[in-house]
Amino acid sequence: MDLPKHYDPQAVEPRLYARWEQNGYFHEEPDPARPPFIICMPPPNVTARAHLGTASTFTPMDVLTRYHRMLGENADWLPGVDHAAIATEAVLVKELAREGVRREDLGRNRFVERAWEWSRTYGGAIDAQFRRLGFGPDWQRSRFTMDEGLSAAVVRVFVQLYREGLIYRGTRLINWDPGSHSTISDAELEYVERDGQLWRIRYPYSKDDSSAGVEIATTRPETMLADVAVAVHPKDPRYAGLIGRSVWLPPLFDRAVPIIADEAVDPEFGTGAVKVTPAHDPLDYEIGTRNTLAMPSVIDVEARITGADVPVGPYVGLDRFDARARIVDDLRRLGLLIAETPHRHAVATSDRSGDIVEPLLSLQWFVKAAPLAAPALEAYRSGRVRFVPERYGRTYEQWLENIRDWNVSRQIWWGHQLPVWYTSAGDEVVAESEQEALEIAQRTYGTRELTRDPDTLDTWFSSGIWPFSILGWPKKSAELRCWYPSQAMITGGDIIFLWVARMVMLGIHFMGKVPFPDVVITPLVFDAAGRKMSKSLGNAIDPLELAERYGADAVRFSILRQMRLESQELRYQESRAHEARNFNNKVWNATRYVLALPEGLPRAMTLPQPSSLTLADRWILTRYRDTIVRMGNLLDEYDFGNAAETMWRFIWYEFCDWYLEATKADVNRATRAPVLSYVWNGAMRLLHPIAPFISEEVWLALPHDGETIVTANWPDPLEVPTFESDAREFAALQRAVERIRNARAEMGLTPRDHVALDVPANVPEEVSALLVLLTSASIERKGPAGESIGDAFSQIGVRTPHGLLAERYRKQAAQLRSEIDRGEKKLRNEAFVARADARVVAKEREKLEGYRGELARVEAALAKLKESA
RNA sequence: GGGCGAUUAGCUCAGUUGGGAGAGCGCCUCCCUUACAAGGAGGAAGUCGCAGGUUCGAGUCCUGCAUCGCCCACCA
Repeated sequence: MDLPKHYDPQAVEPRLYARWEQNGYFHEEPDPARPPFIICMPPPNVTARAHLGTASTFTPMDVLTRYHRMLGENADWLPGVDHAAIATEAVLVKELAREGVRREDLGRNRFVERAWEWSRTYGGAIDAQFRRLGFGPDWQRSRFTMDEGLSAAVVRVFVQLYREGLIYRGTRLINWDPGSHSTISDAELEYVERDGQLWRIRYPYSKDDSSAGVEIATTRPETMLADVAVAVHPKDPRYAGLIGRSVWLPPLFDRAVPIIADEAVDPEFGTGAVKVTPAHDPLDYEIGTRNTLAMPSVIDVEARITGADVPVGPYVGLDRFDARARIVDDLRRLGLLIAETPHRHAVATSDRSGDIVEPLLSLQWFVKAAPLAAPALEAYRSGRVRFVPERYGRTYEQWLENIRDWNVSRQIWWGHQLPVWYTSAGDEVVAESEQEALEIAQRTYGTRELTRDPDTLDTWFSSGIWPFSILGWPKKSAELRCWYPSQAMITGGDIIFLWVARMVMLGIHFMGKVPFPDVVITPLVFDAAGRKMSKSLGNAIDPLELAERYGADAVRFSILRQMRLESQELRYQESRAHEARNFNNKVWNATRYVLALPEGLPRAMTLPQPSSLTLADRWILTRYRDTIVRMGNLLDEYDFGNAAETMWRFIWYEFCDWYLEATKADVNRATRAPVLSYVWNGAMRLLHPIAPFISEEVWLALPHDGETIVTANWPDPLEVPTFESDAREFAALQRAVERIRNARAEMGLTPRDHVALDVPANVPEEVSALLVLLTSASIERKGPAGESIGDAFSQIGVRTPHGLLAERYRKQAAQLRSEIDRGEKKLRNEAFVARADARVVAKEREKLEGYRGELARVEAALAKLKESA
């Protein structure tokens, strides 16, 4: 076999992936005879491209699916794509703008057609990227949130919730995103700290005398036009006498508003008096509702001043920010602007468009959240849904406790149109089809004149039913029976509210069961300097570029290796991929060594009789079995970082550095081929979920069973013989080797310069042979026998020139004396001896004895050295 | 304002139930030894953020503080 010296992932990865997919290794059919292992892929936006954060969230899903498939479970990773209503619409509107066309010019039908076309053309981009990274979801089952089946499920859910009274239409204060020209839900708000102004403004008692009045503080003077009251705290002594009086509303002075008392006012902030604008502020809306105040609007959907409800004078038609500037100027001129101070505050912005969100009163559709939230809370509190890391559960809990009704109607065209029709009289008809709507309208209202609601549903409405809609719900499919609920949900912490909580709520409501028992939250990706990775910062790393340079296995391995179970961040830099590439090369070259053994590898994977196994064989088998057990535990706990690290250490530092070297000794030659073949084959299977490509390439080159490692069996620890005491002996040998190498280096000898070793007589021949190999030393003389083998190991010594040796002994003696000193001090401490665990004390005594013995030996050696000098 | 996380070697991080401070990278020295220089061997390097407390004993438990970060929240 003639393999190149360097592993070339580019030559291997695409070839293997194509084979996997063609042979359908990722595909599964529901099989009630085996335990299911299902992961529903969080559907990436149709507009999305993979970045490092995507890679860090999706790689664990691939790892788990591959692991459970190898365990023989009915494992399937269900992929899909989200239509991403607002994001896609924004892309299209922009594209149209370049052609000089507005959405309205095109018309709804043609616009939606174009969105479909766009989705088909560009929507597959991330799938190709996933393939490049080695992800193996069941592509044959890929779904799109807008496809026929899912759309039908969405309609069914909407209609059922409506009929249960859990969806209603009403005028409420909603978040208006002027950028996307639509409402957005509370969960899509992002509060961004910005520098603004806080203006203190006097509302005079009399329209003719501006010198006396109540001073209020505001950051948004443009909303003054819609003020309906001034509110103070009921217990605020400054205003006690003023409650019930009224003040005139500047700058137009066309009406007076009352001074009212409300608990919500913070007397500490500003002047302790607040203007109340129910139509344009969430807190004011509450105050307005409590006090049954009028709710005029002065800002429209274009974020311009409108005079539809109240007079707005010269400000009509102005943009909200222009109006703000004009009003401030006018107040200043009127002498009513008392103060203007810089003020940093959190401004609600749309996390989609980035525009400042405008609270507006609007007639919209809402999901009644409380009845759905209660069971979702209970599911968490009873442990039927748990979070990893645990602390994210509290985030989920707090949100559900304070949940508000969910505004689900959007004023965009790309998405699921509401299954809602209106009669000319304004009666609403909710039905699964136009046909059904007409029948209901005829029956209930005696009309067949219906207009359909133009709004579409929030994207997260369809994502919320993802765990069962993709299984064919509402049809009673085999998939639904076998694969709901899934076994784990893996996603980013940023969508616990937007998505996870809603899946739990809707899953319980429609399926009667939580959609998944475990929610694994993956970390955010930062650069090495601790800055969030983002395009705008210019520190983003493209995982696909990394894959081109270092291979997909290296990308995956390096990401996983940086993951820490409890950490909310993952720091990454390109050098990590470089290291992982080196690791893969190590794997490759170890394979070259194994395949090039002159005696060849046995065809069958059977081990020699235990009695014929050498010390090194027994050690690596023992370590191999420990590694299998550990890997299983770590993957079961979602501890991907330690799992990756465990494979790294086992393969590089145990298998390659020690076992492989040991097989070069003559004493190991009889058994090495079967043991190498056995362990290396198993190691590749353990490695496969993490580095699917190289493990497959190597596994196929070794003696193996089956046509692919993808469906090979996960190693069974119970089938691996272990030899605990031999393993300990080998570990003692390792320490001896390290000691000798160290001594040699200190003497300034190169590996070619042979050193002479004093080896006690009772050190077995086999061990001596290993020693010689691992240290390129020769055994010149056998010293006196040690009491035990372990003792004998510690007595193996290097023959060294006098001066160097004396120096070394002195150093050693000094170190030992300090250890002895520490131990003695501890044992002189009566409290320690009396109160500490007896085993700890005994261990301490033992250590002290050991040190004393060693010191005696060293001192004797030193004395002898002096004598002979 | 509230909640949560982090702080250990120059960098990124381990340190399971309290009992002699660890790894990788980087750095320095030596070695192209017939799997691998994308490699091997060795080495230097830390007041475990600060201050208290509990304990025979604290990187580990408790309290406070500092710095960085994440999430939530109606200070207009």
